Amino acid sequence: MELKSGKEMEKESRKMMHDIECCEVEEVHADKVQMVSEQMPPEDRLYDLAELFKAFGDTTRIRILFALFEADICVCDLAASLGMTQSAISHQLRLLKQARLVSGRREGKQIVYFLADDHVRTIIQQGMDHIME
Amino acid sequence: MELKSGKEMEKESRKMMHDIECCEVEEVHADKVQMVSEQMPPEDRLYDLAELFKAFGDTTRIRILFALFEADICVCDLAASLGMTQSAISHQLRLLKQARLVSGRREGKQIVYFLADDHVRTIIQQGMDHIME
DNA sequence: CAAACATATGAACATTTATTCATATGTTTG
DNA sequence: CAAACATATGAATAAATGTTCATATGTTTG
Repeated sequence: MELKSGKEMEKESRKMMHDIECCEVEEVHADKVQMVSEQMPPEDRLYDLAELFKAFGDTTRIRILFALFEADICVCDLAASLGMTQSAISHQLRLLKQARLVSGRREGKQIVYFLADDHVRTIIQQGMDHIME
Repeated sequence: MELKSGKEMEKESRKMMHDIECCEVEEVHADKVQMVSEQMPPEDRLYDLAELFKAFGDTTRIRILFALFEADICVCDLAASLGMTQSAISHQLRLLKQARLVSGRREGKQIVYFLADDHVRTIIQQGMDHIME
């Protein structure tokens, strides 16, 4: 239960004064601030996480993902389904691929896209649950 | 098992020719295209979903959410924790509040923010799982 | 191998977005 | 109630993003 890591002295010296004032001083609710930075994941993980959610954060890409819930589909069918340019779809597929949400396999002239793994479904399902609550 | 909704005639008339060509014609892999549009959620739901994920799609907001995993925190403590301007944090909190990911309650002079519900944790956890796979 | 086809990609443009600065709103305290 | 404080917000700016157009890459077919 006891994790003392050489911080007792500072803690001692500011005790009882840490939640009296706020934004005007450097040290605030020091305990919380410290706990937060201790638990915060490393920068690059936060970046990757934000990038991942960015991939879900666009109507066109969401629609592509919903389309791929139904079947593996080639680019031009996606374009036809969503009523959009082949180029637009292709650009968005590149982003989805980068986020490893979809992959493509070649079948003859065409490249057929499919969901890369099951997290896609889970995450979108959770999102649905949230907006429906 | 039989769901015939008055579409048998068209289906008959184009049978066997629907996966011969692709992008140059209007009708493509018509069966897939049709299934996709049947299963596609309504426009406003897709929009809401994309907006929700946009809220997760920024490092600053992700960091705010991680901070709030640890404790309910006021704006200035968040600013101190993340080493950012009070104004920047406040603007981002507004977006998180709009997406109903966080709420705030007033406590004296301060406004203490907290996670609005448990989907936040679940969604971020799934995101973590994905980027770690 | 040449022509047709399916997809990918670079550049340009319009839109959206995140942060900063200045200031407004609303609360507490002497 | 006036001064101090905590938060919110509008305007401005720089950066990121989505779509289009033109074209490149790579595959198939006659």
